[in-house]
Amino acid sequence: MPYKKEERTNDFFSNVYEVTKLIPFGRITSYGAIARYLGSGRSARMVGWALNVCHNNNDFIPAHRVVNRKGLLTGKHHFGNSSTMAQLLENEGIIIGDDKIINFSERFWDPITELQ
DNA sequence: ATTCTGACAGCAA
DNA sequence: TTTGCTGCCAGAA
Repeated sequence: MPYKKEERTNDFFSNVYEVTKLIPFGRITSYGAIARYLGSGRSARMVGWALNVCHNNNDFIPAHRVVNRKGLLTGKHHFGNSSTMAQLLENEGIIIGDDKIINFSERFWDPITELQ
């Protein structure tokens, strides 16, 4: 049963938002981890795109808890002020240094192993 | 219709 | 180690 492109993307986007909303306070994950959890391991860029347009969603999306695999705050520029993202993360006990999460590995939250 | 870009990730040199 | 290319796929121009 073929389905419309719009429905497919809405599903994907919704899944991204769902997973993102499940990230616990004080924890973080990566775009690739979410992409793998959703079944398209090589579509990390789509996760980024979904978060880029997450303002279409009515719910609050803790997008600041999603960074790239190195723990780099590559999306900080999309949070109004360029220091907003780091600020939010620091409020959750995450240590930022030079646009990078210092305690990345100990705060990393992988939906694949955490949500099973 | 075609081209370019992107909040990524993996691999080759 | 760092840089650059490629796959991914949805929007914008």
